[in-house]
Amino acid sequence: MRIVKEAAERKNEILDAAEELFAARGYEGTSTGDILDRVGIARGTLYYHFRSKEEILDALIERLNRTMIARAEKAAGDRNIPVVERIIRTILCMNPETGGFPIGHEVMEQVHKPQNALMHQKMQQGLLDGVVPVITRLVEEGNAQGIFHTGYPQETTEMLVLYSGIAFDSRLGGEPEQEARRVRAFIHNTEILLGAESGSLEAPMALLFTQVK
Amino acid sequence: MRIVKEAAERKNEILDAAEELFAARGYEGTSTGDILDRVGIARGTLYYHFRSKEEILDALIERLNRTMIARAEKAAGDRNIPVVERIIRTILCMNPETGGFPIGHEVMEQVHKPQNALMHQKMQQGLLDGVVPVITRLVEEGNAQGIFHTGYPQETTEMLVLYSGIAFDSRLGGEPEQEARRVRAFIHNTEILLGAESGSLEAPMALLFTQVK
DNA sequence: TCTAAACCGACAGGTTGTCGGTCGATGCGC
DNA sequence: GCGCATCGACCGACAACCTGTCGGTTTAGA
Repeated sequence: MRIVKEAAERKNEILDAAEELFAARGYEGTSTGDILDRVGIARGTLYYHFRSKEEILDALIERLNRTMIARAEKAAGDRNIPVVERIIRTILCMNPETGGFPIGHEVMEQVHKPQNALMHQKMQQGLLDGVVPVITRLVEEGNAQGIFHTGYPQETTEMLVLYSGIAFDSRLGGEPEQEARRVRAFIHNTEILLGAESGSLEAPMALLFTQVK
Repeated sequence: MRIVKEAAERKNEILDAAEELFAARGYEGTSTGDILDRVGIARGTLYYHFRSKEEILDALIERLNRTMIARAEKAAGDRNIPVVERIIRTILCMNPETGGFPIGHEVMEQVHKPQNALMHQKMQQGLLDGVVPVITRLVEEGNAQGIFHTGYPQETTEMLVLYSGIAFDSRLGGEPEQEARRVRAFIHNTEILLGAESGSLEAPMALLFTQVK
């Protein structure tokens, strides 16, 4: 049977299927045939809409990142909230556990398995490109308000974002003790790097954590 | 023609070939057939020595990491040199450009291309596992000497090592201006995080950079 | 001579991407 | 309202490749 749909709609169907399958079996573990079956289309159709399997991954990650960036920008833009808190909220946005993600956690589960290194790399790059500018602006705002004193806002933000990736990752550290230590170290070092007053991050951070978890 | 060799020797031959090929074409871009041809052995022989293609990659990375860790430990162990300088030297060890690597730069060139995400991930993990403990000890030594004041030696080291990966990477930043900024930010933030005296890292760092480049 | 480690290469099974051809909605002249 | 041309969406057989297996063979050495 043959069903014709608009290109954009079909593309989204394919991405939906890819998202579920990648989440369940990982990128390498999913064949284009699996996607075909789930969407219910033929081989040629898939390659009519996407040039390659990797292009599907790229499109999917872009879609995921778009929603995440939107959240981050919303969190960052609320001018009623103090800057410190906005920074924390924005950083938490990146993390599926603490960010209340609309997308399945399973994707993130998979992302760290060795078979999905490509997925992981692309997502991380997307994070750096997308979230870093948002947070950098906040840091500069804090500088202007005189509550931060950072010589290198962008680079410092890069450092923090990069580390937050492993600090908030329960699938990595091994012992839970180590994980907790990383989070504490992250908060502490963030204060130091931003030149914020000692303890000024700790309190709102602790608050948000309990809210979120 | 049939040539029999000791297992260890053959294994090394295979790793040599894999190293050259991965360096030239990347991991995904190299087929086991390519390795077979280069070593001059048959399919079965390869799989007699290694269980899978990925196991070849693992063994190769372990071999590379071993030599790198050895260099790092040598740099870290020289008790005649002040701690600050040892830390810098050790960090530079990780970087192929600044570390005077025995292995080909080409491997590192490849490592950042999207096709080699797996290779990249495994190498980075090896770095974290291998070098972080070495540097952590140095940081603790600095703490004991009273020239550093770090609350979280290990986690701070993790942060620095992680960021050094992108700071010293000429293939990433795009504009050379940005790259230089990252290096400056790295030095600056290292001082701050370690609680070292302002400027105490800058001087030896600059010195080593000119020595190395 | 016997054994076991090292080696061989055909082969099964699975994967990605291509390509010529088909179908169906849409617009147009009539 | 009705044939008809057009083109985007779709199909599935197929080529090319790639990894890992397995039964069998060779060689070194006890």
